[in-house]
Amino acid sequence: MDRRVRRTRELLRRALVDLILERGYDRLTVQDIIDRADVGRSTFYAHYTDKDDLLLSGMEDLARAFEEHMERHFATRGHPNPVLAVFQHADQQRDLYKALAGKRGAEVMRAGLRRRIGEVGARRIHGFLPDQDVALPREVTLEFLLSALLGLLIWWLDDDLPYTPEQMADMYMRLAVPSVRTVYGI
Amino acid sequence: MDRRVRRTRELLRRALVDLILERGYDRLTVQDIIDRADVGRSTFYAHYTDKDDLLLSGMEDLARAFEEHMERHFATRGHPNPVLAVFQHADQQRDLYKALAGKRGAEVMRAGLRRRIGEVGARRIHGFLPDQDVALPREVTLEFLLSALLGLLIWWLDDDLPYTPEQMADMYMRLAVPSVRTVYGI
DNA sequence: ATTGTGCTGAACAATGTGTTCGGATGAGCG
DNA sequence: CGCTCATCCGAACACATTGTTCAGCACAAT
Repeated sequence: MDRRVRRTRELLRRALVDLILERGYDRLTVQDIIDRADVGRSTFYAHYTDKDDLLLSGMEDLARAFEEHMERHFATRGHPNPVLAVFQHADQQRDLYKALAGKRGAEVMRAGLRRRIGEVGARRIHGFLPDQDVALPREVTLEFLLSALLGLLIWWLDDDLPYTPEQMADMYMRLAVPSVRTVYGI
Repeated sequence: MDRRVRRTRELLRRALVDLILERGYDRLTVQDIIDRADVGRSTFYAHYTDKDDLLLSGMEDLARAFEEHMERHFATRGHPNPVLAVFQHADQQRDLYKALAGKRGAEVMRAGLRRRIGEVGARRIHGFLPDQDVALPREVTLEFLLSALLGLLIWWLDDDLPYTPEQMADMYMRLAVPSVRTVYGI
């Protein structure tokens, strides 16, 4: 008797995403969500403790998909580019990304996405940049690059800009690479 | 009979800032705020329609102060640097900035701050960058630079990093300028 | 001293939250 | 097929928060 459980959770998650895109996460009530999903009140609380809990479970799914996508990207490409991979993944799951990370989404989600992308970025950066302290601590550079990436990503999603993931990644690299090269003398 | 009004609003605003720094805006109730400010419930609603309304009024004050600071900066300095001015102003009003724009603050506020700083930035950028379309639309560059600036600013504030405003502005410029020069061939 | 503006605090309806429980349903298994 | 139990339903509940109203108090201004 598991099919019902999965069905219920799926209904709730879809209702949540739809409603976030329509009205924004903050203005939603549990009642709205279960009405849209056509699920009983007590059923909701049997599965999730909170509105936030439901949201978080959605994030976990997205995070898993993200990790898999990154692994595939690194395994497939001769010259992998994590930035491109991020834009491509967001493009594939546009609605989900918009609902969870966009301006109508919740702060927790943006923070979560930032952390995940940041981890990938940190690994890359530490491989590229010299260890010794120069004028610029690597932390600062990382924060700069990460903020710019997430800013561009969310802007691109929310405003439905016509650029392809490849164009976005290319523009980002052009704006990021020369300065970093200059600063670290590479 | 105006002194009482100003006093009440001041009490409420201070209580709000304190409580945001302690618990975060989302977890505050109107009751918390008026208890802390020691102000009657009906008095609160006589001044503000909402918790959000109180927050917005705080933002307007900050915005006014920000505009004044920018004007002073441009009037005083031979070689004005808006980025430096932003970091300096945030340093002067650290608690207010942290409460309104930091991670415990509200999304509305970050958006508002972003817009204001963005306007200043847009004016500068349009003066510097060539008009003709190159590979990179100015919009994209602006978004990149603005996101990076706000990201660094909020990170610096929230984590109480030991860098001075001058150091932050300098590091930002190093990370921003060379790429922009390269892209636009300046 | 009088006046009126602003503050108080209790009481109120309305809305949302999270829990509980008896009963309906249908998936899975023998 | 028929049994059984996990799952779902939905009404009812206590509780918290919101935003309004109003009668009465306090004090600034003149």
